[in-house]
Amino acid sequence: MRLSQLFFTTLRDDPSEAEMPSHRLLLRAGYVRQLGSGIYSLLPLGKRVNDRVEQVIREEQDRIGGQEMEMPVVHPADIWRASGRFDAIGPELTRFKDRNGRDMVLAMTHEEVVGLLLADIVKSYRQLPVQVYHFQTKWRDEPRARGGLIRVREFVMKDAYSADRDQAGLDASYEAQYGAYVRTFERLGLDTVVVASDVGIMGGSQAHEFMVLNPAGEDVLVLCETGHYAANRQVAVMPKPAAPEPPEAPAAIDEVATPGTTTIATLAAFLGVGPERTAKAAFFVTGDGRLVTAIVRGDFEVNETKLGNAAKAIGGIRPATVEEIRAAGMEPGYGSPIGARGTVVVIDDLVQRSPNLVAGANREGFHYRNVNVGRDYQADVVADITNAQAGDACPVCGEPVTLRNGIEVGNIFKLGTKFTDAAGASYLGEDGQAHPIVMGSYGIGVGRSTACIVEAHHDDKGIVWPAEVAPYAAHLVSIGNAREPRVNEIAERFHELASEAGREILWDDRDESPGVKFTDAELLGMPWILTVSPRSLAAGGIEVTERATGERSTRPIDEVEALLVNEFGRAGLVAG
RNA sequence: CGGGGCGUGGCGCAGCUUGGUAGCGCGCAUCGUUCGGGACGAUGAGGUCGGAGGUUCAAAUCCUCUCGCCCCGACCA
Repeated sequence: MRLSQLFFTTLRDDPSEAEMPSHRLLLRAGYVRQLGSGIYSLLPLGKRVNDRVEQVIREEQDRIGGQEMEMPVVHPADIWRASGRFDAIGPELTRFKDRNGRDMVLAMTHEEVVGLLLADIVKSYRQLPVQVYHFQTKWRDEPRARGGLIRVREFVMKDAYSADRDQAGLDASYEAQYGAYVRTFERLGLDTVVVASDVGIMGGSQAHEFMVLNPAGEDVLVLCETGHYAANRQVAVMPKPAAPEPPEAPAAIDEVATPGTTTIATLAAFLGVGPERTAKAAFFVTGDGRLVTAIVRGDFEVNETKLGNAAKAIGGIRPATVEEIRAAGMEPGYGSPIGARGTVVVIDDLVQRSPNLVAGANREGFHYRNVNVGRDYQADVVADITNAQAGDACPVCGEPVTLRNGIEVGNIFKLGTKFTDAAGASYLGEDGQAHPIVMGSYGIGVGRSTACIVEAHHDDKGIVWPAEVAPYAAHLVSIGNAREPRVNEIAERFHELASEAGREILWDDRDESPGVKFTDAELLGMPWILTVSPRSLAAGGIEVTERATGERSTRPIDEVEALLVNEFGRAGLVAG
């Protein structure tokens, strides 16, 4: 490809809206352009990278027997009603009506469609197991896009679906996908950490997320440095202190004035006790409109994912407003379930075995001492609802865990029969009886993976593509091609040779100064930069520079020709 | 949705406080010189100052509404 003809432009200045390196570089180097919040166009260079990332994913899906297909972006709302997600999912699911007034949705994912297809096609156990996948646009009207391609509203996901006869079959399919993901991300040049995760809107029994560590990541990971334990903080369960030994007898409840102590820190300081002697109350409202009061010990934080699960919240939870809290007879800052009404009380398991805590008196400026669950108030649900904290003991080895931020590039879910039940997808087993098909689903964000690759592979000059995903194998810089026939002739031959070998290179044939060409070559990030110039010819040939290391050598012309035809043609070294 | 910020030529920005009819750098076009690390000179093109309404003799500038984008939070695969 001749750079003079390429539909792109580089930017000398950093775009003001781009904060993450991947966003900044992909914009500056002319790979992507933004159309709206969380909506991006892929320019030709970006499209080539995208295709190469997809190809890696495709090969690894095919390797485990996945069959590529394609499902629609627009779905009749009925199928989402049948699975229950039409009502369970909030405004991030875009709904609209077609011209006949029929309710439609833009697909966020494709479990419903797969369920229907399975119901249609699979009749017998002989047709199972089977795995299908596609690369398809998803629309998720996220409340807030951010970080360039890291978190967008419209994106292409590889989503795969397994169908099995039973749980054991699902376990095997899940393992196969797990392995495919490990190989995929390794080939893409992404170091991933696999963590146990929440099942979220997918439901089901087990899920893992493939995470790339990044300070800008939106998920918090709980990691044991020795590798014993890795979980998303949404689900991480850490050992908690045992009940005091010998048991502490409940003491008489006692109201105390505690002016100006709306936080645990100020309260504990005011009373001269540790935060572990206090009960923290947090208030939420579920998607189905119930007020939930969460009680954790003062030295812990509420984990909203766990709380939502414990409260069996439909449509998630959000913090309650002051009005909602007061309507239930509680006082923000001095709140507790004591005397409250109309609220679901969820207490952390540690609170249940912690006697004589300080808790709110539901009166501004007052708390109670010696509050005890069961005597002073009742819990509707007792569950682990706290966040893991840095330094907590690893549940396996006891060493302190660390918290790291991560970006989720892939996930795998054991779905079970939720979607096949909804779709009526069953098969006749060897026993002649109908059985529900057991499903799994497996996603990889293509654009997000690309952005993470740039995050991991760049320097102060630009992108440094891993060969496997580089849009072109090499970037040919010809200096003085406009006035040196010999230079132009060689460059042109290289360009043609590579093209004929089915492996295009990028040739900067523009009449630009050397500085501009080198700067752009480094910004664009091809793995190899070939320089042909009067100087290189005088030195005996072509200058070959490895982008990643900066290592440079001058090689004879015929050797470079061979490289173009053969060496760069090795798997992983050229654009497909 | 809450908090904060920003919309002025393709990109980056100044001008706004104190109203007087738009400017800088880069980029772009043409010509000449230059040619191994974002060249130089000359000439030139390009802007409904996000949009609507209002105040005023006069609005990029003041007021109201509105749209969009970014960041933090909330939320989320």
